[in-house]
Amino acid sequence: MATTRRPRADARRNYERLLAEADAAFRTHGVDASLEGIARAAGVAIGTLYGHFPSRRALVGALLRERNEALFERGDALAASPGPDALRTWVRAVTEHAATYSGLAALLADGLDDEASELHTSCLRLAEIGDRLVARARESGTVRPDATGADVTALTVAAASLHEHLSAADAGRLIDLALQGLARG
Amino acid sequence: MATTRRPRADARRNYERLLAEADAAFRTHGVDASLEGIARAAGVAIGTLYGHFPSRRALVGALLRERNEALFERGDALAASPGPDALRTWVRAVTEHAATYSGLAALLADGLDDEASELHTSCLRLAEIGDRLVARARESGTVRPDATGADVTALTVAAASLHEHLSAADAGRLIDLALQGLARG
DNA sequence: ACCTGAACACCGTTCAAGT
DNA sequence: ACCTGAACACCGTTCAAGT
Repeated sequence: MATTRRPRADARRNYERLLAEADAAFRTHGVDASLEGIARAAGVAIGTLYGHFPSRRALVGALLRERNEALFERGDALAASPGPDALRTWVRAVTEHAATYSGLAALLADGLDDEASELHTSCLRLAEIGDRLVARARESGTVRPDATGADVTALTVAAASLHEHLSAADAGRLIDLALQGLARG
Repeated sequence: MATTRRPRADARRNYERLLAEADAAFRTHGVDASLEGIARAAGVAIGTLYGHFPSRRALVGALLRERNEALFERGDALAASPGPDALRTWVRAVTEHAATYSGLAALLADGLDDEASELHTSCLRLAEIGDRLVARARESGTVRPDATGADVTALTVAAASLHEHLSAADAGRLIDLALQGLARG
């Protein structure tokens, strides 16, 4: 029994074009870029966009799929063999990921609690990696004993947001301060 | 020579009504609330709103005027006779101020660098108070010697943003971590 | 099975015409 | 001096009709 049918050729082409144009638009104008503009650029009617992607977040989620996998692998590797800078490295990695599109950090922060968000499951994986990193760091004593996974998750989400609103220097400095607070015995 | 004339009675009334309705709308829907809705609620045409307030930020700025004065006085007092928790108190005060309208934190962060923003001068005062607080704290040794005013300003703006995207517990905890990092010798 | 595009309900902003 | 509201240029979202 074939539960998945291969899509019609034009449908597949429209899907790909929409993804490509959405990526370009989100990079230029952030995640709030006009959906009508994306459909126009892809050469399809607006209804076609909605047929493939029922919401803006679904579109963002589809675009992030591969990028997410790379990030998760990086996190798994860090958690498996943590060095002294594992936490800092992880926070930087998530920050760079969020910098893909402006406005993405806010979407991730919301997706953490909102089960209806298409980004929710990937946010949970980010949180889970944070949990494991902090547990390891606690064992090896590089982090204060009362540090929690929530601390790390909050810090990564915060770091991503900060890079949108503060200068890179200010944001980086602030994150270092928080990391040092976390390191304190 | 009278450089300022007293405004027409209806103009003054419209001005007040617009302010009142804008405050209500911003509290309910955040700083991105519909300007047309505000004009409608105030019982004036949309052109009247633009006549009094050329931009959304001008409207926000006008609403914040008094509130700002109270905040600045608080900051001046803290800088004049700083206690051990002066920094933490100040960060909390700015955070609560930014919580007046959702989206205000982002507006403040942008206003810090954007000279064209109607919020720019008040942002500069916030930064200046941060400078003085950190200078005092450095003298009394409650803060690491390389701490700067930029650290404190970044922290306050960040704290305000965090409260919009993170739970109060996570945000508070993160700010405490950064403050502890700042306190370290 | 998929696509189209008109239809609906909203916006922000400007500016000629009124009082 | 101030106000009005039509005009313009945009949105997001749905859905009947087509192929």
